[in-house]
Amino acid sequence: MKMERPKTRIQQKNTRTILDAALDVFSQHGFRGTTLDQIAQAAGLSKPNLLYYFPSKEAIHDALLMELMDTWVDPLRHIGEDGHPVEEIVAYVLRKLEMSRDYPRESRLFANEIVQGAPRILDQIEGPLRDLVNEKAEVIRGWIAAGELAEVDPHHLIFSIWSTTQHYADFDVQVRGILRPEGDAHFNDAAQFLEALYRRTLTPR
Amino acid sequence: MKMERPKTRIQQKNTRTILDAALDVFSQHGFRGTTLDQIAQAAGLSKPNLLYYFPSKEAIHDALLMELMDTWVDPLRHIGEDGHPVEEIVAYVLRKLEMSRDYPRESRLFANEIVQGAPRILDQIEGPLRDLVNEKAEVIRGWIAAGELAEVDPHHLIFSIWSTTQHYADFDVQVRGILRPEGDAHFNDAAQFLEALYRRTLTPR
DNA sequence: GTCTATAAGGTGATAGAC
DNA sequence: GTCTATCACCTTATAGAC
Repeated sequence: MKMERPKTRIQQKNTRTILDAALDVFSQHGFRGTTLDQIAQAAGLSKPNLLYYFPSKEAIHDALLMELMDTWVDPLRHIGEDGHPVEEIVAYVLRKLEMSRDYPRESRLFANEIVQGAPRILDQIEGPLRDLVNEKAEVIRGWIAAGELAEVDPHHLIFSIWSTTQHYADFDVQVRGILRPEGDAHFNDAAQFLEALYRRTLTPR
Repeated sequence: MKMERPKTRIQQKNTRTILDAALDVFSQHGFRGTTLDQIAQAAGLSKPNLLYYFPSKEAIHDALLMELMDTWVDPLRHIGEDGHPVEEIVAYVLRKLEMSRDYPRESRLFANEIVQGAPRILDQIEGPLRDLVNEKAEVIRGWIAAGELAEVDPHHLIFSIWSTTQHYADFDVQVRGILRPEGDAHFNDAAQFLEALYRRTLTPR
């Protein structure tokens, strides 16, 4: 294992500045649509200075994806800890919706990547993410078997939660173009709708 | 109004070939990620020959967006024609899911465009699409007022249908990476799940 | 650590022969 | 209508001064 040299304070600060600026630009234009000039300008640094901190454009992008992957998937890990099935899933839905409101750049970063075939994170999807989803699908199946949850396909339930919540980040311009909301006010209506949607679907009769 | 010269048979054929090849490439890599070389190779033509039929790369992309926009939105227009509210909406959901299965390239073309801020179709979204959605929202509100549909927010209902169904095209690699389905077999499970989801939600008590 | 200058390669588009 | 050749520009990345 190669040892990383510990970073000075100014190095840490510039690294963070670059990653934040890069998240801005990558999430809006995708990997190929983003230029180092744009990132440099957004970060307030020169282009060669960017490449002093990161060896390449791809290295910046990869660093973002790897750093954010865990955070992005994290809420799913907490499903099944308390044990009130419908409430847990509804809480997960609302948490995911909050993340679309508060971290839309992260959502779009992944959306760009996945729509274009996930060339850089396919291994993560087919490995750790797949395992986690299958594990939670088992939890949900257990709840259904115990009669605590209506009978639904666990995988497609999870897909539907991902899609309905991330839609408000990934397709933000379309949502805003149609609703013309004041700020983020429409997220309250979305929360109410989604809570009802999943509560009615999942509550056993 | 400028008259367009009618196209010869070979011109029509090449134009179609180019647009189909361009849909392949644009839907996978986005506008900036696509090169004329890729389109030319996919179409079996030379790069200058491409530009004999279209004046620029952007012209090819625009032609695709404009041509497919109507087709893509079309199923929404038919809502409210028969008058059995729950059945109509469920039929719309299943029709949209079929389109994700049979026309994933079209779905991803728009997904790429909208995730990146819809620079080329924002007018279409804020104009005709917005009007159509608002019109259908009124239809749905009427059904709710008549007690034929459970009380839900019509706009967020439509957004949820778009997101859940298009997810299977736009996030196809993620879905397949997790489910490892045989061909398109998982679309049947998705259809069953989504039909139950909307039937339970929309049927009045 | 940060800059200016520049190399090296890719990309959209055009010229002109056939 | 289609091709080869090529231009002009953009973009990533490096060299080397400070």
